[in-house]
Amino acid sequence: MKIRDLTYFSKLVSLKNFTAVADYFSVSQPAITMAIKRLEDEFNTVLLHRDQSHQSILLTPSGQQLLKHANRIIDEAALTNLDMASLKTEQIRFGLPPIIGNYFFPKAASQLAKTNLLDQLLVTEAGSSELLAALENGKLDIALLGSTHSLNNDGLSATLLAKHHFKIIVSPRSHLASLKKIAFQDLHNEKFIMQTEDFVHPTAFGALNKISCIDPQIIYKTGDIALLKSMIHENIGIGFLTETAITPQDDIISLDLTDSFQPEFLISLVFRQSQLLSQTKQNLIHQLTQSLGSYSSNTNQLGK
Amino acid sequence: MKIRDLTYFSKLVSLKNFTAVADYFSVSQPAITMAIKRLEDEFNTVLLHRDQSHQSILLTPSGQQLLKHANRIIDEAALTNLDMASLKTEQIRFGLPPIIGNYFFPKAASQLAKTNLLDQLLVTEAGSSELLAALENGKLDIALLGSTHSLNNDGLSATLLAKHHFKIIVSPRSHLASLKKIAFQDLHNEKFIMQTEDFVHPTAFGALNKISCIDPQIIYKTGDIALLKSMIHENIGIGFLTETAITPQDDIISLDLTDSFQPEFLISLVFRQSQLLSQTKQNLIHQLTQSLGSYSSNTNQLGK
DNA sequence: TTTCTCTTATAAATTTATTTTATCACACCT
DNA sequence: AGGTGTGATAAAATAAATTTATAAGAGAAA
Repeated sequence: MKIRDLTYFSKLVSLKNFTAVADYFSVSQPAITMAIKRLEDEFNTVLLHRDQSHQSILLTPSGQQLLKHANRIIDEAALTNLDMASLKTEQIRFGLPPIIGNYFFPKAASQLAKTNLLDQLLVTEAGSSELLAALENGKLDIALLGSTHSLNNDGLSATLLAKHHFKIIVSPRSHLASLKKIAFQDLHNEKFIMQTEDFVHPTAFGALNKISCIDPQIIYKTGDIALLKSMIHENIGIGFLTETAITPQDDIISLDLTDSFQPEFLISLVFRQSQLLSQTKQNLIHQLTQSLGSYSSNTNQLGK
Repeated sequence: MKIRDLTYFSKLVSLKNFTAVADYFSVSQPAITMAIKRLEDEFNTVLLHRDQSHQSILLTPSGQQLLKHANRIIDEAALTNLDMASLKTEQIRFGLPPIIGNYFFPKAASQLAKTNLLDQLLVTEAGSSELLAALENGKLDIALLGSTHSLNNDGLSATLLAKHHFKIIVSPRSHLASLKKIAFQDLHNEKFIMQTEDFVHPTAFGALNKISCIDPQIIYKTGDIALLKSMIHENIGIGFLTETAITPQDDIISLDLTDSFQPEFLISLVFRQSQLLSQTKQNLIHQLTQSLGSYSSNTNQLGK
């Protein structure tokens, strides 16, 4: 079994045309025919039925099975190339979602600057789910991620750094401003300014809606937390925000939720287990865990 | 990158000797030298330092990184071979731990016999953790597994079929025989007949010990549930057993535990996600879920 | 120090594998 | 029937890996 043959096979499944695959890899068409034949001979099976009323290729069960493994092997090979390349640079491709980057990460920044680690970070700002995907496919080395559930993802190592609460934030002029706390279901008539879908907030908010059997109105969605706060400050609506992002300077009122079951905002330090950690990366992880972690011993080693 | 070169490399790391690796694969020694050189050229790096006070080989960071990926690729390739072979037989390699096999699985057997599925099962009897390992490395297709925590294992699909309770079982002649229920910590002076370590019972028992801060005496360990029951019937000691394995014919008394946090005996139907399910396997899974499952909708699709 | 042994590297020859070129065969369409 | 698109085949050419034979280096032993 050759990786090259598997990539030919996999591409053939998606392009459904021997000639097109040959063009794609800049080889001649018989090279593809021969590669498939080699695989069929090796496993002593038929992988696919060709022509077949034409313009499409029909995978046999063997073909479907091989495809699954082929894609896994191809993915692993791609990761290998990325990791081997990444080893040659001292740069650390670091993922940082906006809220964590603005309100949580800075606590560690001065410490990182002292040890010259900050310079080495090549920061990607994006939503946590996008960053998670980037970690998995080798485009990032290390990331801080926000989530509502602990990250049990395949082959990733996730260390929980903090568990923050979601709060209800209102304008000082709001009729709720005098309260310290409130039950979520009492907000069913309120108008919300909500974060966009790349934040975990809509998910947590949706879960609370479901539990409380309410469906409050969302009058505006924004990815800009400063804008969200100022709209709430102007009393255009109320908000749902992790305490992570609430500072005294905001001049908004934050209320605790009294609900017994409520989602939490978990901040984790995450990296792929199949990536070898250079000394620099180990340093970064150590310093971040020290500066930011309240659960330092609580590493969640998942995978094999 | 060739899979063959990776296997040479991986073997070299474990044998630490080029000549030995060559012998192992029945090729000449320069073939190994060349394979390593090809990898080093491809990644433009040094993978290992040879000789080095001799009798050992020193992996560079690049070498360590490549080794991780190499082993993953080699494992995946081995799985591919197994799965492609397994596809040619209608036999289903089925894992069944003793308790589940004796007391839980029979509920589905007549139904399976009707559709001729029972004949196709090639049953392996072993402890759940051993079966789990066999699933992961492709030696089994499908298994029923007992566990105390839900199976969140990489790349496995686990469907919860039943949640059973652990009970305390005592002889009708025991001083506890008149009770309906008991708190675990009240058993600190009792003598237990315990299952061997291939059962989940010692784990669950250990967890209860820890929570209750007691350490009761274990006077005998056995892997034979019938023996365990008869020893308990003879009042030689008391037992800790999932209700799964308790039948009216046993003539023993079973007591509920009153503890608020107590481990549960979960029975799950598990298979590897990278394995293509033949029609027969899909049938088996469907029928087992129907006949045995009380949580039929509660499939835990994990992994990618 | 010299010599022997164990180990890995190198170079040329050989063998094996893969790809290309050229051509064929088949199905579908008009 | 003839044209077009597509995959298969065979022989030739090319590329890649392996073997054979030998060298080079490091320890160990004389």
